Amino acid sequence: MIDDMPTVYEPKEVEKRANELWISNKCFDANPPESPSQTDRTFTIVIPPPNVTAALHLGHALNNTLQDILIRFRRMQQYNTLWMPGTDHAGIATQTVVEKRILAEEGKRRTDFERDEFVARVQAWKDEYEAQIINQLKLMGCSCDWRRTRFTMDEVCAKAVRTTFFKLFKDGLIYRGKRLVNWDPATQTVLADDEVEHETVQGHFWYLRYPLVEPVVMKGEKVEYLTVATTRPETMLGDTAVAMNPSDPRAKFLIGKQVRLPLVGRIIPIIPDDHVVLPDAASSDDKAKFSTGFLKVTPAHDPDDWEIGQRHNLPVINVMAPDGSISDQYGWPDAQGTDAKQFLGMDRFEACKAIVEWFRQEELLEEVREYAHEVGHSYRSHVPIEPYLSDQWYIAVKKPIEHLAEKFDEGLIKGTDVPVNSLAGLALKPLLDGRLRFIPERYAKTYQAWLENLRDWPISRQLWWGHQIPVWSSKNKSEDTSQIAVQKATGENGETIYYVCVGPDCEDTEKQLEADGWQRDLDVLDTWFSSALWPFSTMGWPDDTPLMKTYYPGSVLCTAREIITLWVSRMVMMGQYCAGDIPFSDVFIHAMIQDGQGRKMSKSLGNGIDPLVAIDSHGADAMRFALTSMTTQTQDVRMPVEPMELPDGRVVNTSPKFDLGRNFCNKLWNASRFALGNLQDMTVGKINPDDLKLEDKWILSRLARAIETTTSQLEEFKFSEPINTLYRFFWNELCDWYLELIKPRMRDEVEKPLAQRVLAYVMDACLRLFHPFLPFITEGIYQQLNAICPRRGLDGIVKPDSWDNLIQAKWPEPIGKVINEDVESRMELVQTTIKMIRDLRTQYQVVPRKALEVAVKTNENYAGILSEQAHLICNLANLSRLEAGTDCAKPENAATAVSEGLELYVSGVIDVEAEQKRLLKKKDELGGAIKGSEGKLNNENFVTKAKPEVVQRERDRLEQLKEQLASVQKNLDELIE
RNA sequence: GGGCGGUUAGCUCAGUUGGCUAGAGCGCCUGCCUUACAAGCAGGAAGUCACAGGUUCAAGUCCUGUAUCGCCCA
Repeated sequence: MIDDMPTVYEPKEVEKRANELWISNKCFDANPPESPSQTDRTFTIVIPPPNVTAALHLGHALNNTLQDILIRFRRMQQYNTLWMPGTDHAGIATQTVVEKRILAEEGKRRTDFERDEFVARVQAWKDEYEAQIINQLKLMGCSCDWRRTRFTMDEVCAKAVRTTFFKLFKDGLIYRGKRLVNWDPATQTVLADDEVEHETVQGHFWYLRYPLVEPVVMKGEKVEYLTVATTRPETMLGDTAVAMNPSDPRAKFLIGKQVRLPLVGRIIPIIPDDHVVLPDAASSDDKAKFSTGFLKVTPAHDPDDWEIGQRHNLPVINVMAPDGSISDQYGWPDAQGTDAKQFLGMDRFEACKAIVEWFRQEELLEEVREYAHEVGHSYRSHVPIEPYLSDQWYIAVKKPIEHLAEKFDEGLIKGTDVPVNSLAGLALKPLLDGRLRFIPERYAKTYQAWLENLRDWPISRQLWWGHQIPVWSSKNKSEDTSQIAVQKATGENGETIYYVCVGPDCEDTEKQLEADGWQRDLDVLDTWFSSALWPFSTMGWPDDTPLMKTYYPGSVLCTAREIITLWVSRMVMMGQYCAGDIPFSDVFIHAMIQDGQGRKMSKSLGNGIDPLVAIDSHGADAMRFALTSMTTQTQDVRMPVEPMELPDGRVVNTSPKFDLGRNFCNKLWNASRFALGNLQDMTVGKINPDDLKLEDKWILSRLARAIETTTSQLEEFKFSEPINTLYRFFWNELCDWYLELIKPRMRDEVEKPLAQRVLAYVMDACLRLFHPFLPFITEGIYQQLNAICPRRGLDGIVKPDSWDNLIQAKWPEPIGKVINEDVESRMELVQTTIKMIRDLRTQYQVVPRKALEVAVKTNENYAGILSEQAHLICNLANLSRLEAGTDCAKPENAATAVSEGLELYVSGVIDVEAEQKRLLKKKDELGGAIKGSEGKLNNENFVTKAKPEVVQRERDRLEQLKEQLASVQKNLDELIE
């Protein structure tokens, strides 16, 4: 068996075999029980569906590794587990990448295709990347129920979307609204607030002079114009007023007067509004510092101006086309026949320059000042957002939903303007009630603040890739039927428009409507609309499926913090609204992976790491190990990135962090080779606990502690802690000590069977404990162990159990009864002694193969233990003789080491000078420690105020240190003699 | 502008409710191919815990402020 195992762990074959084993045994499948009962323990995770835009990156690898750890842990705890996999259509993102590719490869634009044709192209892209993503997840070891893989646009999810939309429409929560939206002129679609990224931009304030229609005399001076400051001069074409603060001393001369808008010639009023910041050159507030006191008001192109326009009933003049170019075709009636005509067709940046230049020529440009300010950019195309007037569908998030008042109560949530039975309220209340929990806790704040300040959510997107909005419109009223919901609205010219929404599975109704001249809305729904339904759309909602019955509500959502507002909140909202309960009770937020310099990993920086590269070079388990051990409670983790050349000459990114995992897997592999080699002829039988040797009792005691801490740490969503606990136990206790200690017993036929049974049990337990973290290698070794010694366990101490596959094996039971502090301290004494001897060996450069003679002068208790365990010490420190006693004589020419309660002599290695140096150093150390300790104890405050046990501990310590110092001094004196 | 987080060894990070001389991995130094493992074994060096105050018998840990880096939200 051991001959089949190479001396270096080779992950590829092991990973392939384990995956085949799990799939053929249907180990990932979640099966709802025939007749669900209250006592069934279920554990459900729905994957945060990765975008089909691109293959998975290392952040996904982290995200999914953690989910897999949780799922495997609970599966081994014998929960009925479901990990629901799938992907997200990512509307704008996917459409954009496909458009880009088609343009680059074929020189065609979206509009060169029929809609169906284009959507088919995106679909093809989706198929390709979905397959790639699923494959990546499988290679990472993710134990999802692949049979149930969903896609946010597949039939099942589409039905949930149609049903939800219909329900919202019928409840009056969906409405058509005209207002300023975040418009992305590049992709030509509206974006939700949270799809806008704010970036600081080095821009300018331009000071433009607007002539007064009639000059005004102020304090004896004739004023012919006023100066407005603006960062966006091109929007002046759409100005419909100039506003000033009513408390401005100049207001009384100017309010009610008019200015003639340059270029356009439009006569616009000067209006009072508190929003205008009074100028103050000395102010630290940039707004006051740069203000002239006069604000040009462009309701169609600025959110604040929009508000001012609403307050003063100003006309709204839109001077731009959807692509961001200056145009008089979208609500600008007075452009023709003016100087402004020359700017038509220019894009907004070009127009900005040209208009500034015009003002300069006309001597109306007073000043230009540098100004750094925040500008919203599209998270997708990265161009500056244009506040743009447009008709969109909205969801009312703070509107009370009457029929939910009974179930969820009504009225405002205390301290907010959020009705408890509004969509926002449905998401907020469970958090306040403690039913919804964030880990780490601090993220609850983000969630809460977002919901409390939530504005209505625009859900229509001007895209082709997505769920097309199921609303038909007509100016003729239609018959009301059960599958359609009707709304009325007033159109541009005062006419009445009817909107009908059609529920799912009503193709006939749809056909009939279209035959009657009704037109379906061309827009699609925001991607998040379908993502919000993911925790239950994937389970077949609105149908009452066995999956819904068994696995909803789910257990955990595991994601990154940037997703809290985007997803988590909407999932909770819709889970409550549609499925009547929160979709998960725990939200685990993990860190974001950055490169070695603390930058986000990104394609454009070229600092990303491909999980498949890591799996290929180090193995999936090694990658998982690295990612897991990095997952502490911090919000960012750094992963130094290094280039690596592949055999085929390509240079790719990797990280030295993966070495740690690879090295550990190799250790695990080799320790297993050792174990398997020594378990070949193992016999089974009952164990008498009294027969166990010190090292057996010790390793069991240590194992028991490892089981306890690992289990509780995992239950608390800790990841680096349990893997570190196990790492230290396995490497530093099991391998460094126990395996070495039992080697002689393995060569002794009498002593062998007991050591074998303990070893087999401990290895078995380790494999189980490591399995959630390192599924492949542990399963591989477990199969070998099963082949060699199928029955292992400490019959008589721990009830044995056996399993065909590790993935299904029971999580180790706590074995607190074998925790033994006395055993641990006795073993510690043995270890200390061995370390002291090894230290002396190195100090005196005695080669390991030379056996030494050692005498230890110590107290009676210690002497007894050391004598009893002399064989262990002789073995690991390579001694030919060990003598321990209370009056042990110091041999001639012996090197000395002193430790707590011990004085240790190694014969025949002395070098007087070196020995003196060593002892003096030790003396210094002890002196320092004693001084510190005495300082504390001489401080009356310490003795009286500190806890008595702390004081006592300090006294004992000082006593010990003094004893040691005396020993050192004595040996020093002897040396000088 | 509001909120959150980080700053501990050359690098990446741990450090529970304050309490022995602050830890790990990598890297570095010394010695070992000791039949599980050189991706290893044994030993070692290495830290003004960002800075300044404060609370306390006692501060990496608690409080206040500053600097600096980063993230989220507006």
